[in-house]
Formats: sequence, C-alpha cells, structure tokens
Amino acid sequence: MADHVDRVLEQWHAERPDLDVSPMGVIGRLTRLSAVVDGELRRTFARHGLDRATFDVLATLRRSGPPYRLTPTELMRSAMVTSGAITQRLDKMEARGLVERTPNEADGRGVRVQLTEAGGELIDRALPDHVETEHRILAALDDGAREELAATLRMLLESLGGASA
Amino acid sequence: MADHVDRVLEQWHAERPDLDVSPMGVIGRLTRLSAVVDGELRRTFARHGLDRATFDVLATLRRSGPPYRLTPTELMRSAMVTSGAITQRLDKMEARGLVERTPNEADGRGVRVQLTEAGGELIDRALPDHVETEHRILAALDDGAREELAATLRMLLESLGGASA
DNA sequence: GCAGATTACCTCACCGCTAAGGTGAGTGCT
DNA sequence: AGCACTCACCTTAGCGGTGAGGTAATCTGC
Repeated sequence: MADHVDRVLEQWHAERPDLDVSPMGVIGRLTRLSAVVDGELRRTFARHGLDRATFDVLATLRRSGPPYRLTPTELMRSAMVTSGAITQRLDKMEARGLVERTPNEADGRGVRVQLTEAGGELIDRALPDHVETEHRILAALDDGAREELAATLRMLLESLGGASA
Repeated sequence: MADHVDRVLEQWHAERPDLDVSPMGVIGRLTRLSAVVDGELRRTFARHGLDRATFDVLATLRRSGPPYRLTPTELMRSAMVTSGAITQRLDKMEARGLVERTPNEADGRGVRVQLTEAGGELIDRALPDHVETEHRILAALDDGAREELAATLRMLLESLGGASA
C-alpha cells in the first residue's frame, strides 16, 4: 500500500524522470512525521494548560537539577530559537508565576531564570503524561528498531553539525 | 561522544529516575533533525526567491502534471495546513504572477489554481537545486541505511494515521 | 586604564500559521 | 418550492517566531 510520500515520488518520476528524487522518501516522511508528532505532543501539553514553548522552558529548567536556575542564553541554545523568542516566553511565564527573573550576580549583563514552586509543580505533573505520550507515539517500534532509529537520526544530526547545538 | 539529546537523557535520569524517558532519544532527535533540515532547505529556497510555503505549492502543482491545476482544498490537504493558510499563500503567489485562480466550472463553490508560465519556470529552475540539497543532507547514509530509515519512518507515520493524510 | 570588540538581553516590526467564523453554492428531504 | 445541512473558500484576530537593531556590561590587547 502506498502512502502519501510514495505517491509524491511516483508523480515526480512521471513528471521529472531526469531527477533522482529518492531522498524525498526520507525527508518527506521526516517532515511529515515531525508535524504529526508535534500535534500529538501539543494535545498533551494543552491538557495541562501548556504550549510547546512553555513546556520546553519548564522542562529545561527542571532537568537542570537544583536550584532549577539557568540563564536566558542557556535556554535559548537548548531550544534552538532566537533570543527574542526566549524573552517573550519568559515574559509570559513570569506573568503566570511559573518562573522568576533575578539579576545575575556573577555577570551584571545577565539575569537568572528560576523555576518557582508553581512552575516546578506544574512540570512535575505534566511530565509523566508527556512521557506516556512519547511512548505511545513509538509503540509501533520494538526496542531494537527504536535504538537503531535513534542511532541513525543521531548520525544524521552529527553530520549536519546540529548535534552539539 | 554524547550529543545534546544524550545529555538531556542523562539529566532526566538523574532528576527523575522514576520515569522511562527513553523515547526522547528518538523524538528529541527527530524534532531537532527536522528543524535543522528545514533550515537547510530554506537556504536553498531563498536562493531562488522562495520560501517553504511557496515552494510547496509550486511543487505540488508541478508534480500533479499537465495542466498543473488543482483546487485550494487539494493543496490544503497536501500541505497539511488550514484553509486560511492556503488562501494567504495563493494571494501572495497570485500577486507575484506564479499562479492563477479561475472559477471551477464543475463546482460553483470552488476555484482552480493553475501554474502560470512564470511559476512553472521558477519551480523547474529551483527543483534540481532542492533535490541536490536533499541528497547532501542524507550524504552520511548509504543506500541501505536510507531505505531502512524511510521504511521505519513510514511505519511510524502509518501507525499514527498520518500516512494517508 | 582605556578604546574597541564581544556578549547578554530586550525591543519592535513583520511574517506565516491557526482557529473561529462568515459567505455563498451545492445537496437532500419533505 | 422551502428548509436544513454540508462544503469550498475567504476573513480576521491573535500567537509565537524571526531578524535587525538597541542598550548596557564585560572582556581584551595595547
């Protein structure tokens, strides 16, 4: 049975037989799968009153360990977004009482972003649900296939210089 | 050598050893890779004065074959975006002379979107460059690994109901 | 010890998308 | 014919992001 990407490949083969479009078999599905996965994750976040951006910041702070405190720059690098995006995320999260910004004593230019008690409780409540969703998304893969997929994606990321980012 | 996702997994293991976060090894890299790939593709599109949205519509029309004509609804389904997004894409593309909207004779509610000559020339110029970029992105994979990756992603898509969409 | 470069963060204009809702055309029941 | 329903597309408010640029603090080499 052909999926959407198979049909796209067939169309290109008919219309532009001079081009080797085989990479689309991977990249098309990668893009599509990423969009579908993102939708699934968002539904879980929404159940906890969160969006992807907010969850991402909370989770990054939470997994950094006590005292659950990072700089906006660290959050920016982890999330792979621009500094403007982080500023806006933090503005909203601070207004909701999920994080606090305090001056960075070690560097007068910077601030420190700290998880509040409410923020910590929220992420600890949402996290098991999120992990459960991720398990469900990969349920079609056995352990071996999952390991291998992770290894392949990792190799690709490394080859593109996006591994350490 | 540990990549970013490995470090994230280690952090979670230390902070929340009660949770089995192993799916993040796949989903984290999938999300990250998709973002990196998207960035690479965008750079290619930009060289031809295109963005992802415009390229997507042009390519969908082009590969549909003569007379390079589809309805907005068909474009919407193919692109996995809302109808509002397609309307806005078409508005801009029509203003640039890349597509034409004509009444749909078979259905008075609808319109038909047709590639103009300029649109056809543009996509035929951009396409080889795009395909070349996709080859480069996957250069780290040999043919067998690429096939296997495509098959795995396809299985996942199918299991999530996103295959036929 | 000071000028210039760099870094950290914020501001703002703009962009593309979503979600909700509107219009107008086709469809089906009575 | 009349009415409710569905469908195709468009409209619009709002959201989160980018990219360019601003301010203030910190480094660096002379």
